[in-house]
Amino acid sequence: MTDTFLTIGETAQRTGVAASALRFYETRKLVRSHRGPGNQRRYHRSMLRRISIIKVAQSLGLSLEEISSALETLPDKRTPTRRDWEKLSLKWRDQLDVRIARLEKLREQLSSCIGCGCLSLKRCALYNPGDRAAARG
Amino acid sequence: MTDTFLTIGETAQRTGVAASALRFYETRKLVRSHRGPGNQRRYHRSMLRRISIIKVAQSLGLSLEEISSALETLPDKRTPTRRDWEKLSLKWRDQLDVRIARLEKLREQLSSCIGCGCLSLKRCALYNPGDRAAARG
DNA sequence: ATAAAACTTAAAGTATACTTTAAGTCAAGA
DNA sequence: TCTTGACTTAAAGTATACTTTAAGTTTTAT
Repeated sequence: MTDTFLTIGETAQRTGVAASALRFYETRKLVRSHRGPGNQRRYHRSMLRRISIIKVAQSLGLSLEEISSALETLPDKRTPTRRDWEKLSLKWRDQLDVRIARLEKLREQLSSCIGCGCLSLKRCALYNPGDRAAARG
Repeated sequence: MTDTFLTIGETAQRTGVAASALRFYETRKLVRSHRGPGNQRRYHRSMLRRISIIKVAQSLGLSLEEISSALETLPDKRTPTRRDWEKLSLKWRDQLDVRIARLEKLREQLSSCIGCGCLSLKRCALYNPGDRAAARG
């Protein structure tokens, strides 16, 4: 193994992502690998960052499909630059803002629900199906 | 059907929860029903509130198992009172506080990540596996 | 040279939260 | 009375995100 390519085991260890998960991500086109001797996967160093970004995005609450879409905006030919990642981060921060705002609204509603004792279904904002749908997604 | 008992269809319509979901909830002991003519389910009016509470709790991000645990703290013999629901609401609001705080911390980290351009894996808080685990829950 | 560790694949398994299907029973209105 | 719609059950299907298993190959260390 040269300095720029890592085996699946090394990649797993460095990123904290299981080898089985890395193989799974490959089927979903979230990561890519080259093949070395004996058909074994070899990951380019730049994949480490990509994999970490995937985990970050998951912790933001994004599905693999959403993450996949986001990563598709990255350049295909060259290794992504700082600016490339920056664009993703900004977009995700906005999404995080939205999620936080939603939860805060929910908390507010829940607080008023405590006041009403959850005994008046029609009056309580939490029971409103429209609001519930908005809260979930 | 009397005034106090509803069929599964009526219950589904009033709560916005599919009949199939109501049956499923019953297998998970989240709701209970009596049997009417021809072995059909009849839901007591008080179940409407319980079902709505389940949906609210889901929108807070709780799993059915967590919801089930929470609902077990409710009185078994009598219909829950305002105080009973109030206790649940307070507990859930606290959990919501925790989730919001977690997301806010994540947003803060993501912001500083934008600053560093996600190019320094060791320095960036977002890449820290411990932090990531905490962020996910 | 040999044995252990690491790798390969496809397919099945796990968990959550339901929905759909199949085959049949029951209830309510014309 | 008859037909339609609502109901019943158990079992299988769906989606997400993986892990585990099985059977076999390759690499690495001694």
